[in-house]
Amino acid sequence: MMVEELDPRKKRILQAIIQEHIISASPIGSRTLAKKYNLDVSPATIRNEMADLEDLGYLEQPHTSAGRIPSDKGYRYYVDQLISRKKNEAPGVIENVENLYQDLQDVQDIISGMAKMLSNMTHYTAMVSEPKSQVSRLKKVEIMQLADNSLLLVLVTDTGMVNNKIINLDQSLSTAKISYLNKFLSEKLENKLLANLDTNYLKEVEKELLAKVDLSVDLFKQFYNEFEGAFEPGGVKVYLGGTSYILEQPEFNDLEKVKKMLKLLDQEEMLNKIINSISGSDLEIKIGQENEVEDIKNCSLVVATYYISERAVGKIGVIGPTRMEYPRVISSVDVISDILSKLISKASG
Amino acid sequence: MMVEELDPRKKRILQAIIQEHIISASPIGSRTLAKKYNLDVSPATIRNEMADLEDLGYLEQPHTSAGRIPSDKGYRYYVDQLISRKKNEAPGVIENVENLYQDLQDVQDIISGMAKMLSNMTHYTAMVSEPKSQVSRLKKVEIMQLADNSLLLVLVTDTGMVNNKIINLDQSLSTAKISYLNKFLSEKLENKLLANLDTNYLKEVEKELLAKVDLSVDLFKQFYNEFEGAFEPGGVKVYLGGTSYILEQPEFNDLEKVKKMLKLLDQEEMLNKIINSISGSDLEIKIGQENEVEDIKNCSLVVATYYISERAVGKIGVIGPTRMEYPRVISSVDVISDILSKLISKASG
DNA sequence: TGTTAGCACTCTCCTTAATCGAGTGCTAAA
DNA sequence: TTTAGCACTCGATTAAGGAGAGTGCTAACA
Repeated sequence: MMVEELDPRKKRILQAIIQEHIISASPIGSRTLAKKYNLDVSPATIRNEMADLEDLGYLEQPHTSAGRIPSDKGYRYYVDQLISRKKNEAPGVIENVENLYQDLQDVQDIISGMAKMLSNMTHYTAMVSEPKSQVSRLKKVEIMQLADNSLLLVLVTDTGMVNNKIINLDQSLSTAKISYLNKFLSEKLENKLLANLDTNYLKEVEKELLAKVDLSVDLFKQFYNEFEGAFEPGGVKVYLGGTSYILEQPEFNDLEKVKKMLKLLDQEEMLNKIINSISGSDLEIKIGQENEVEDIKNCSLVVATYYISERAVGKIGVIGPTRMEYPRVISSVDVISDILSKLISKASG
Repeated sequence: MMVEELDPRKKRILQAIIQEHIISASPIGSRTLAKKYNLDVSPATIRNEMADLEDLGYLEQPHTSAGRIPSDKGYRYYVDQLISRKKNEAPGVIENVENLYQDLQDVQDIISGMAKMLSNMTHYTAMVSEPKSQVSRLKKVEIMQLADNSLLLVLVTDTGMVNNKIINLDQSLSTAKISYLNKFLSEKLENKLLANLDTNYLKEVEKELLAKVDLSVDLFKQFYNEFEGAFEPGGVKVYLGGTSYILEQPEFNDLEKVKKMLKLLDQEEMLNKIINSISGSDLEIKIGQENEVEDIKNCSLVVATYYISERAVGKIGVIGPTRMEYPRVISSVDVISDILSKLISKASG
């Protein structure tokens, strides 16, 4: 899609229409525009310009005798050319939020807390993906005995994610065996990239282990299952915040649309698809049709990447109608993703 | 509220009205009733009976010239007197579900699986509370070292719930100290009722510990926090399934009502209040006004208790409009709560 | 040549009125 | 005690008639 250079007056008019539409959620006419914004020209002139902007694809007309609304292309131009992406939220916000959450040390808690925070700030639905397992290393693996024939397997990654699973056995293991197992597994698995701990590697480890000590095969099968979950590329959990905010948007006045949207947000795979369709850039905006997922082609996404010690690990963002308060949302997402990176880096030590 | 004995014809008519209303979701008139059900009397007679039933409080009239709808009292009579609470679902269901889920060994997975299952069966929103910590014992407490100054605290209850928390310290602990700590904590805390592990007791343990070994006070403060969460009576997590089913109910055709309901289900405390307001009986039904929580006085709850090895630990149930398919829902809740008890007892071994 | 005033025209939204139909309560007869 | 008949009620649906906001076009103007 070509991006023409617009003359200054067209720019001003486009910007005014978009800002007005973001507030009012309805088509904007030439008279309203002339009255509210000091454009120093008459409504008739504005009408001519609006017709031009429509021809260029920046505006749309719901029906002949209505005002104009921005098209996806219009929003794109607005976001790229007409607003400044300044990071400076009201000063103090950063410190406040950081203080508020600084005693959270559980990565999962931090993530869901930030999802809530972001949705509260923006009044749109927030989504945060868990740290990707692909790029994380297994920091700790430990088995502990719960009862005669039940064990607890604990896995901790260097991104701070903790997984645990109860394993029931058909035989009981001696304390000695367990501590041997722990030592063995530590050696073989810890500090390895999760991506490398695939079935092949695990099979090898199993072979080696069984050669050294007499154990039920069952145990290892259960290991597989637990690891598999961490492998699936689309299997990362996505945290939501403020789901009900979408109900406040006038574009979801229709019950059918609400239904569709809520069903969408219920499906974890969908969320994964949505958030993973965002490329690796620092702060990415997808407007309407630009989205790959069919069902959100009338929505916009503002998504940032967050980091653990400079390593890109997850995404945090906001989903709302294309008529979104981009400047405010962008700066909120920016700020919160920074805070998330900071908190999560600290927590995963 | 008095429960009169109704004559057989009134019973039949009340039952017919309720059944018809459950299907159609709209007021039922005398003509419809006479046509669809073989009541062997004319509409006029039915009208007289309906007027009587309204006087007795079993029916209501939305406006003068409409049919009748059941009142809360009417539903109550229906549930108590007019339907049989038989447990026998289509045979085979139990086995199927059990097989489907039998390899789940994680208690949290089982719970959320059963919530989904129940909501799929009933097409209403399902809610399941986690096993109460009050009645559970701490089965295992263990600290493991993740890095120089970060530890992982793992708590496992005999109800199979696993909690973990990362603890960051300002000092590093030697391996010897950690293993001493583990032994000490095991002795002092394991096999105790969680309800008894209150601040007082923990303070004592702390004193004793500090007398024996030189440790940062900080560590124990973090312990408190983790335990506190398990203490709060209202702090049990509630799992939901099929939230979007409420959108399919015609009584939630109004966007405002949907909004209210979804906001309600977003608040964990509310869910706790709702599910905890149900007394300890085996299978309890709350109809409309019978509910204590204001915002669901137009809803009905069907809630059963589930058990771990014969010990009542949690609730599982369904929330929907008062116009609910009680017979089907009751038998579903009954069956699923049994299965949940069985699975969870096995998993927490 | 770009800008503006004026005007006829269009299309949605809101209100009002009219009609339809399901259902009731009452009366009187069987 | 039951039933047929009938006038009446009230919500829901449809139709019609502005009101209002906005446009595009033409012609005049700086």
